[in-house]
Amino acid sequence: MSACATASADAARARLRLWIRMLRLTRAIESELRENLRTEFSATLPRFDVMAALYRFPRGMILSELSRYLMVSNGNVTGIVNRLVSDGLVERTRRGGDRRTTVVRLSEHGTASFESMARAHESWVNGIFANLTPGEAETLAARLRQTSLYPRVAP
Amino acid sequence: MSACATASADAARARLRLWIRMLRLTRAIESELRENLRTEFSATLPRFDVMAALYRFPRGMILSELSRYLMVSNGNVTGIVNRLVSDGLVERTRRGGDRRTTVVRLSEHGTASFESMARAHESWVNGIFANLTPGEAETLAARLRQTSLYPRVAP
DNA sequence: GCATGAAATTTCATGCTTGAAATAACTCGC
DNA sequence: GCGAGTTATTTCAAGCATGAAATTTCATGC
Repeated sequence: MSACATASADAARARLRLWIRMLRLTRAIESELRENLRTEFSATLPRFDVMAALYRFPRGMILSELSRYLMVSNGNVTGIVNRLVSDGLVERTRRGGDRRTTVVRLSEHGTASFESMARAHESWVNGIFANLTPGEAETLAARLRQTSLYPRVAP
Repeated sequence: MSACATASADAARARLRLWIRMLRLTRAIESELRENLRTEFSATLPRFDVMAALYRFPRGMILSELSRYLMVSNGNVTGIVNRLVSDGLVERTRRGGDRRTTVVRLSEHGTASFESMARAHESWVNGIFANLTPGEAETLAARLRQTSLYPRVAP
């Protein structure tokens, strides 16, 4: 075993440790946020995610844009949107030239509901990361963005 | 709106941005790893996670330790373990004084199978984070650990 | 001894998630 | 026109995930 091979094995292990920490922390935070959404808004994380995407694109998105943006499967989005529609939070409109596509957007009620959740959500996250200064948070975020798999959204 | 309130609103937004980046990156990496596990080993991420935990504790774990460690619900662990047992990768032993508990551990076959997956898994992660030096990876990991919700495992 | 409560696990209903197959609509070459 | 391939969406089976309820076993006080 050469010194070089050992060093690269150590490097691999350091990167694996980073990944495991990141995964565990992400899961812990997701659990906390899911719990908060459930108890305070009777909502779920997937529903919140869909609504957040639609809030960001107020002119509406077609389902495949939504699924690409959220990095989940098409069939998954269909189900979540169906439930949001039957709760009156999201509207489907099948207009436009291409009759394959469905445009979905937040209803008025859905917009108000999301804004209320988003305020709470921001303050939960702010509390969770309270021991990072804004500068540290930005540095960290910049580092994460350098990772090869970081998802770039098509504009 | 005072300058102070504006600054703290900016701080909250920086922390929120960090969280969103971290979540998106984690999901992208999870997708990649899930896909690799599926195509190369016909395995899933939850199964890999359970096997990794059992590999780390070769003397076995009871189900509630496993669910605490993986941060998933009890009923969830029951299902995943059941499937692993019926595939011969995990063994249940209902020995010991306390007849409420079930001890689960990797079978010989499960151990070999996990070791093979773990080697591949480490090299995938190593590739994903290739543009971070080991030092940068360690610094990042240390920062993540400072976050309030980072899960500390009971020894 | 025995009641009362706590702990470990399972079961259940519901919802999320995937990948694959099926359907329908569009595009493009010819 | 029209056939071949592509794209958008839905449907489906299987597995994952949760929280709550039910079951069994243990521990403790009395």
